[in-house]
Amino acid sequence: MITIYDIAEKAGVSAMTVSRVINNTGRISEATRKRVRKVMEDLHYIPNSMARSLVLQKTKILSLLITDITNPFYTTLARGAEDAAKRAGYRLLFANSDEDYAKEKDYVDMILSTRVDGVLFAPTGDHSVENLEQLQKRNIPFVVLDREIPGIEADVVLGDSKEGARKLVEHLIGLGHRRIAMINGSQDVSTARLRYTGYCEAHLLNGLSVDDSQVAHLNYRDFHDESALDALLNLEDPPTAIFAANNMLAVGVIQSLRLRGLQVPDDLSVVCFDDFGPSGAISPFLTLASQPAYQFGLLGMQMLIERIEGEAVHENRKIILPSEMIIRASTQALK
Amino acid sequence: MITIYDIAEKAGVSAMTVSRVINNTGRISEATRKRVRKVMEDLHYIPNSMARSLVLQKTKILSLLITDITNPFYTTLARGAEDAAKRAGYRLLFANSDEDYAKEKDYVDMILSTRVDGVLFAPTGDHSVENLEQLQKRNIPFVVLDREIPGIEADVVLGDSKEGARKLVEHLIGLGHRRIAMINGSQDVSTARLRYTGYCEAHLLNGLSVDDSQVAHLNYRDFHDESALDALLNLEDPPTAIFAANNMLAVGVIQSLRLRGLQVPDDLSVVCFDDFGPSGAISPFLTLASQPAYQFGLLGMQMLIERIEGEAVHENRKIILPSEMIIRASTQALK
DNA sequence: TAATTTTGAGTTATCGGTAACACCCATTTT
DNA sequence: AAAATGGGTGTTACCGATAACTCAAAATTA
Repeated sequence: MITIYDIAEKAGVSAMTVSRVINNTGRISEATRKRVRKVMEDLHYIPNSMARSLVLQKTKILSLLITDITNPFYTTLARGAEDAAKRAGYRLLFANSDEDYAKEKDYVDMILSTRVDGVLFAPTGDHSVENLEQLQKRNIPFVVLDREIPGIEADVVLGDSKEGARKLVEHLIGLGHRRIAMINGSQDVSTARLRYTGYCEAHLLNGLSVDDSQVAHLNYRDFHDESALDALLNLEDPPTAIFAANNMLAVGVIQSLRLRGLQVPDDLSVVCFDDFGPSGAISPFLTLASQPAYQFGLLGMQMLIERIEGEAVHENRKIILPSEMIIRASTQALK
Repeated sequence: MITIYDIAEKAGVSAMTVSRVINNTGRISEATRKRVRKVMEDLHYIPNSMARSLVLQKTKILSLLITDITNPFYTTLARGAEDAAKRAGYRLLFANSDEDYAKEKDYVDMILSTRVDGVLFAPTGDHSVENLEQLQKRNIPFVVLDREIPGIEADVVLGDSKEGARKLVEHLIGLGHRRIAMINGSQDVSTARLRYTGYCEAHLLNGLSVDDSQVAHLNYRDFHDESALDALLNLEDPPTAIFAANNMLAVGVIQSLRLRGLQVPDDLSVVCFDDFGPSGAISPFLTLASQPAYQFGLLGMQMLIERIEGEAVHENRKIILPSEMIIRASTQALK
């Protein structure tokens, strides 16, 4: 590997002069500057960012921790984050917790050991508070994405889970549905709680009562446990519509319904949160509340970089991004 | 930040002893080992991987460079790569070139400056040869994914583009289609060339001739330029079926056809390469050649890690993974 | 012309670890 | 009893860069 010392020797200057040329600091005569530049190019010199990080105490690496890389919401978010990071000259260390607290913890350790300059953190749930406290304890700036964590004061970018849920459920009510089931994520996750609240509000605002036997609390990431759906369908008064709390759950619900010979929307209407990215465009089917995923990543990353580079330690900011209800073919009026 | 020197002082030993405890090297009495461990825990010590990397000349970071993070093929691949990397104790530095050579080059510079131990490299196309040569020049091990690069000798994981394409087109021929258009990626990309070859072979094997006016060479990533589709549809003999060379192109094709009031498969049949991941399961619609994306990432990463850790410099390996044709609703017999 | 300032460098210490070697003391061997 | 062995630990140098300081020569000023 070529170091500044190699450059220095070849150019007949000291290492410090080379360093100055690289960083455009100090005073260097145009002649030596040119000479050093030439040698650097000839030798295809690339600075060792480890060494630089060690002395500067910053790495120019940011970490993005998401909970499900197979979910288009998060990959779109990742693109937003990546674009903002790249623009500001940061590299991205990428991690995917799979909605798994243990994996999340492992990654936090990695992050700490890598001494990244900041973390864009989509937590798996409320218990992530411990991992976030690790970051706080070591003064690593972070911005929380998508899910609010009780007990953590930080910049945060959220969606309007309650409003979005209310609108979706009111859409179903408007179509005449009265028994609307909800397949929710874990109650450990703020968005799941808020979407449930929105679901309840929609009922109450329309003079309907909430029947908790119509509500199942599962996990956002997958829909392996079909017994919840079985239970719903075997109710005395089975639902005529289902609100899936996110896109992945909706996929599971629709697949399961299909296996049972039930058609959407003929037999049941289905709505959910979050769109499916480009690949969802093949057959835009689901009525859903679409969140601006790219903006989540972009704004979150911008806030993070401001935190890192800005001197003023301003108040914590909370950005709430609206969702847009898109009515498509998965819902229809109750017959 | 807490360093080994802090630990050493508190434990009444030298820094070297702390280092030995951390790495389980050398001889340490059980008593001091315990004492040092205790202090490390009390102080929540986490090693500085930058400092360690600097002296060890290795970072335990691998880089994964993909070309489209919004494509489920690559995100699934990423999960495979991540799983394999994590199992072997490596972190992943993640990069997304967006099928853009300039971005790819930027990321290669970042990779070089980060001194990663190896790169899992899905190239944008043949011109990536320069970027790969950069890695070779600096002795950074890499494995090439998905696309073969002429002039580069390396381990590589590929799909069976030719075979897959042939099967898809023969499926269409079997359904009676005779004018089959192809919307292809750039000819600068090996998979696009091979898929075209497969397309031609299917024709020739079935006594049909290839009409190159039915073939458009675009870009894998997006389908902004609709003039190619216009040209096809305005032919004297317009196609009755379209072979899109990958999933993203298929999305574009189907959207465009829909805008033009054409129905799939009633007006045209459509097939493509690569499935859509979990989100595609809502309405499994497209007949396609599904590639084992997770395996691409997993096997590629395993090979990479072997290269890095294994002493034997064995021959370059080329793994070709088969694709599976899945017949769904986007194709039907010619009326 | 002498004093002062500016310019363009070089020197040294340091970031947080680890390799290689040195060293002491308690056993064991001769 | 002297020599050899080896377990347990400390010292020193170094990885590749940069901050802070120093300093000589040139340019400017008095």
